[in-house]
Amino acid sequence: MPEKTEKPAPETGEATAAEAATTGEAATTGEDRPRRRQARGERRIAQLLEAAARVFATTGYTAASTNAIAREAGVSPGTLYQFFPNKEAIAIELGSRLMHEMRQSYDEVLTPITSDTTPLEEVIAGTVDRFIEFNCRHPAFFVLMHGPDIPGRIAEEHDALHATLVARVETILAPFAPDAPQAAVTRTAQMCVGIYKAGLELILAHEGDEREAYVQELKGALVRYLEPLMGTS
Amino acid sequence: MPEKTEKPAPETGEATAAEAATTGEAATTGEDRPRRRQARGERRIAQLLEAAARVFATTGYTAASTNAIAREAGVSPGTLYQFFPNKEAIAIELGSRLMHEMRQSYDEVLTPITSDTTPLEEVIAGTVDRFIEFNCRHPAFFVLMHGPDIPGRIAEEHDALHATLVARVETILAPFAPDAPQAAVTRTAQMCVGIYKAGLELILAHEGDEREAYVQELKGALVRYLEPLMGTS
DNA sequence: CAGAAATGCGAGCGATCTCTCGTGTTTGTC
DNA sequence: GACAAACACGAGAGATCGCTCGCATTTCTG
Repeated sequence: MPEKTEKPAPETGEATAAEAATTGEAATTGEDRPRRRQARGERRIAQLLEAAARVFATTGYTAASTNAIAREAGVSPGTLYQFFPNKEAIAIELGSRLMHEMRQSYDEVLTPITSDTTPLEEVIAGTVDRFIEFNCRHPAFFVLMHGPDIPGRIAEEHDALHATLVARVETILAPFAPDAPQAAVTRTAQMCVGIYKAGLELILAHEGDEREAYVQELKGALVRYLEPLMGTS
Repeated sequence: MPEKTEKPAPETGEATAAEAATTGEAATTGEDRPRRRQARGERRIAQLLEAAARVFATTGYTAASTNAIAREAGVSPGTLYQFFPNKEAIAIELGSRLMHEMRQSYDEVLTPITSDTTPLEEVIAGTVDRFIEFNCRHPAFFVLMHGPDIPGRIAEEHDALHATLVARVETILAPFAPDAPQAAVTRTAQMCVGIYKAGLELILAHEGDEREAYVQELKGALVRYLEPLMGTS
């Protein structure tokens, strides 16, 4: 009875492909390995990713051993490597899923705002609240995205996310500063993301009322930083 | 002829103790090991620390192997361990020396300002310029202080530095907000340091004119963040 | 039910890294 | 010159980690 502790794992059960990452081939026949029997496997993948998120969040990427992830998930190392070709693929898949989830609650807030002429203060407050809430619920996301010990592939994913983030902020900022050169807008957006990251670090390091106070402090910092753009729209 | 490539190493040649870090004992007879012959040894220590700074700056702490540091310094692994009990001690000593050097050029600017009633804008500009210049000259400092893959001891050193930094900023800010609660001043100081770190990261990632533009952007961000304190002094 | 494929285990291989040890060399002291 | 201590070397011991392999078990298909 190898199935030792079959947790319920009440996950959503999305059909995200977790394999076929290393070789990168198999483009001739679409999918040369149809991969049947995904019920149990999909459950194990979710289980392993949850365990990986916990281990990554507490020890960082490099210090997290694959054996520790397997142990945290309650499976053997061999089982882990049945679903992921290597350690990097675990982080990639986890980061990918988190990014996907974030992009959802992200577009949810940003889309109705960009076209409208909402006051900048509300845009800032809403965006910050959403992002803070997401990062508090998924501490592994911060580690994977802002951790400096990550190998090449994840760094690329992070750069991609960062680029889209800056681009989004740029489009939000652009109408407020129509006569500013493009480079200046980029710098401002980059600073905004940087200030947000700095505030997020402080927020994650505190609890309760103190955390809330830092949220307000971050909002104030962003509002005042963008103050010169306020009166021109 | 074991002395392969005896570099000139035109260092200052300060008398900083680099050993006696792990055990922590030997407090009975002051120094139980007088350690003669410091001419060549002191040179090797400086040589090894320079090499470590280069390796740390390029690969980070955990990814930096002691063999790589020894190779970069042009000595054998055994020689490295003649002067440092372990890898952590190298980072500690390097961080300690950098912190000492920074504290010099730091007090140099801050001391004559705190007692005076210099406008806040100048305080910010002067401090930022000094810190930026220091961090550009010693990229390893940023890696050691803000790297998340560092073991316990260096993290303590970093926390100590961070605490003194925040305390200093608090004392600078306090006269500008005499009727604010202590906790609020602390939060503001913490945010200042965070914003500075975020700006520093952007500045280090750019060159030439773009770098200068980000320096201005950082100064502006700090000035506007502290704007509410301007008129009360 | 029979065969195949997916899933599961865990010992252990190979690579890497930190740190040691035995030995040889340089330098200071008398 | 003689002795000792500091300095230097480099092979490798010891430990860890990513990952594999052979084999057992479960589940799907027909």
